[in-house]
Amino acid sequence: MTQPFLAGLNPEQLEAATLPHQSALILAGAGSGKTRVLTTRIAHLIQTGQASPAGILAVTFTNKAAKEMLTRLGAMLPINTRGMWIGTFHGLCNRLLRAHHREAGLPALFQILDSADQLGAIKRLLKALNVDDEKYPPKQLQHFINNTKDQGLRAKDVEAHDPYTRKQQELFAAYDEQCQREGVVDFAELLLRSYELLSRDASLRAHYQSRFRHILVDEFQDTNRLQYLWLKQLAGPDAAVFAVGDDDQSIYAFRGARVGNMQDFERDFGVDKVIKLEQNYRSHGNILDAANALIAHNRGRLGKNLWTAESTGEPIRLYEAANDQEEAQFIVDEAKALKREGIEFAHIALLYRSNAQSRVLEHALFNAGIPYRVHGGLRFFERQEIKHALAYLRLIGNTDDDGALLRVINFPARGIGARSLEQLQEIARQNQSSLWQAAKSGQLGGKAGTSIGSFLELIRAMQDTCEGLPLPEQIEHMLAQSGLLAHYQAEKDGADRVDNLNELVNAAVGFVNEIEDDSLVAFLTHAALEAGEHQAGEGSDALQLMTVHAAKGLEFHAVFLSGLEEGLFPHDNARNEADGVEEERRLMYVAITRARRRLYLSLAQSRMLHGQFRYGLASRFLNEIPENLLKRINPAPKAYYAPEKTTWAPQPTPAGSPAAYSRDSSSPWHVGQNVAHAKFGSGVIVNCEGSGADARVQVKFRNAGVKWLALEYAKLTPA
DNA sequence: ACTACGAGACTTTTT
DNA sequence: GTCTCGTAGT
Repeated sequence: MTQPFLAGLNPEQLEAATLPHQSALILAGAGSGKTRVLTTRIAHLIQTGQASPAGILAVTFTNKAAKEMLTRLGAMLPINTRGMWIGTFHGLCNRLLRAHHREAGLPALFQILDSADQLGAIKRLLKALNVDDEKYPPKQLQHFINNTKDQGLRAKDVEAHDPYTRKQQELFAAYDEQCQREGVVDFAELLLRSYELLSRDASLRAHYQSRFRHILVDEFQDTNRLQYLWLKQLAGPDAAVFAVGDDDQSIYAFRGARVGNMQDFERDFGVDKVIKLEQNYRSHGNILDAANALIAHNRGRLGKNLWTAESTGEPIRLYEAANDQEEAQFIVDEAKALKREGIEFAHIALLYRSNAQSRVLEHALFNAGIPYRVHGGLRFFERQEIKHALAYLRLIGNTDDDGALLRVINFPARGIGARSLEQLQEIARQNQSSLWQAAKSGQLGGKAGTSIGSFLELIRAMQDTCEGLPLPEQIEHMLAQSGLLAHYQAEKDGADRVDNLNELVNAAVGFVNEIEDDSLVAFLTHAALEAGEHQAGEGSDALQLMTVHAAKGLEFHAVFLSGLEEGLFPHDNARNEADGVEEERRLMYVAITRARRRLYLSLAQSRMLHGQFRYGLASRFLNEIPENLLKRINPAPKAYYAPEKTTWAPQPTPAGSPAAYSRDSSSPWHVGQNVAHAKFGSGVIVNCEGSGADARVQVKFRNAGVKWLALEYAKLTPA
C-alpha cells in the first residue's frame, strides 16, 4: 500500500505520524510542521486499516484549525470527511449533547449562549434577585462562573470560606437554574455537561470509548482542566491519545489553559514516547536564534531548541522612535519600501500587544494610503442587527428563551416599555414560568396586555409562516414580519445594517448548501459556535494588523512588532501575576517566530495611552536578544512632536542624536501653526519632519482629517 | 420612546 | 482618546 503523503517528512515527523498504537506526546516547535504531522497521521491510520474514519476523534481549539485539518485530509485521502469527528472541543461536545440531550437533561432544541448573551443573562438574573450589581459586578460573576466550570466544578463544589464567595456561589447556582429553565447552555456548560454525561452514564461512556480508539489533540498546551478531564473520560483503556503541543507557545493561561496538563498527560496516560519536532521550516537563522535566546530565560520548560537548514538571513532590525506616531511612520515607510522590493502587503504583519495600539498605526496607514486589514474586532454574528435577527429565530424555535424575548419584544419599538416588562417579569416570577408563559396567562391587563398580546401573535404568525420553509426563506420572512428590515431601512445610517441582514440570508444559503442539517437550531448553533471572521478586505492585498495572540499559528514574510516597552510588553498587569512575565515572554516568542525572512522590533520613548502620555523604558525582552543578531536603525533627525493643547513634557534626548528633538529653525513651518491648503481648507500643523526637498508636515485639517504633506509639492499658506 | 450627556473602563480571547 | 453603558431629561 503506497502512502505518498509520507514522502518528504523528516525522520521525527515520520516517526510521529506512523507511531504504533500508543499514547504519545509530540513537542512541536513553532513552524515545525505540526498540522502536517497530525493530518498525515490520521491519513496513515485510515489507509493502513488501523482505524476507520468513524473511529477517529481529532480535537482543536479553533474552527479555523479544524477546517484546515479537514481540507488537508480531504486532499490526502479520497474519503468523505463529513462524518468524521474532527472539530473544536465545543463543536464536538455540542454534537454529543444533541445526540444524547435526554440523558444530558437538555431540551432537544437547546440554544447556545455566546459570551455577550451570557453576560446579559447574568445581568437579568441579578436584577430579578435584586442583587446590587455594584457589589457583584456582572462581568466578575461571569468570570467566576466560567472559571469554576472550566475546572470541572459546579456551584455546589465551590469552597466558600467567606460571605462574598458564598454569595457568588449562590448566584452561580441560580444562574444555572435560570439557564436550565430557559433551555440555554453557555460555552463552558457545553463541555461540563458532556463531561458529566460521560462520567455518569457508564454504558454511554463505554460506547464512545470503544468507538474512538484514536484520539488526537491539537494545541495541547492550551487545554484547561475541564478539557483534560473530558479527554480522560473519552479515552478508554485501549485508546491511543496523540497529543501535540508546545509549552513555549502557551499564551492562554489567563483564560484557564494549564500547561501542566502536558506533564499530567505523560503520567496519567503512561506515555513513554515523547517526540520533539525541532526543525523549523519557516524562519531564517537569525530570527530563530533570537527566539531561542529569548525563551531560554524561562524556567521549567520541557526543553526544545529550534533549528533550521536555512541560512542566517538578515539581521533583526531594531528601531527606537521618539513617540508612537514616529514609530508608526517608520513602519509605514519600511512597509512601502518592502512593497517596492516586491513583497506584497498581505505578507507583511503589524503586530502589537494590545488592541489600543492599533489606532496610531491605522492612522498612519490611512494617511499613507496603504490598504490594511485589522483582525479581531466585531465579528459578523456579534453585530447588533444580527443579534436581533437571531433572537427572533431563537424565539421561533423556543418561546421560553427569555433572553431572546427581552431582546426583541420591543425592537423595533412596539410600545412595550420598561413598566410593562416589569409587570410581565413579576408575573413570571410568581408563576415560576418563562416570560412567554406569563404573557400567555392573561394576567396582564390594559394597554400592556394588548401590546404584549400582539407580540405573542407576531411570533406565532412567524412560526406558522416558517413551518416547512427552507431556512433562507424562513429568515427572509422573519426579517420582513418582525419589521427589522423596515426599521433599518428607515434609519439614516442603516444601510450597512440592511446589508448585513441580507448577508445573513446569504449565510444561511451557504450554510444549507454546506451542511446536511438545514434546521433552524443547527444554524443558530453555527452562529454561536462560529462567530466568523467575515470581514471586509479579504483577498485584497492589504497589510495585516493584529494582536500577537491573534497571530499565533500564522506566518508572514515580514513582521513588525511594535511597542516593545516595559509596561506594554511585558504588560503592566502581567507583572503582578504568578508567572505573568514568563507568559509574556512566550508571547514574545510567538511573535518573533511568526517572521519568515524579516523581523522589525520597534519601541517609542513616549506614547499616548488612555488619553495621556506615558514614557516607557525599553522592554526587558530586547536585552534578552543577543546584540549580534540586531541591527539598530537610528531615527533621522526630526522636529519634536507637540500635541495641541497639551502640556508638553521634555522628552529624553536619545544618546547619539542630541539634536534629534530640537526645532528646525531653518524651516518657516512649525508645529501649532495655522495653515491653509487649496483643496483641504484650513488646519493646524501637528508634526514636522525632514528638511529641504524631503521636508514634510502633518496637518490636521478642520474638515479633511489629518494628512502628511510634502512641502515641495503642497501649496500651503500661513493662516 | 428617544436623545444626550457624564462616568468609567481600558491586556490578551476562542468557543 | 474613544467606546459603552446607564440615567435623566425632553
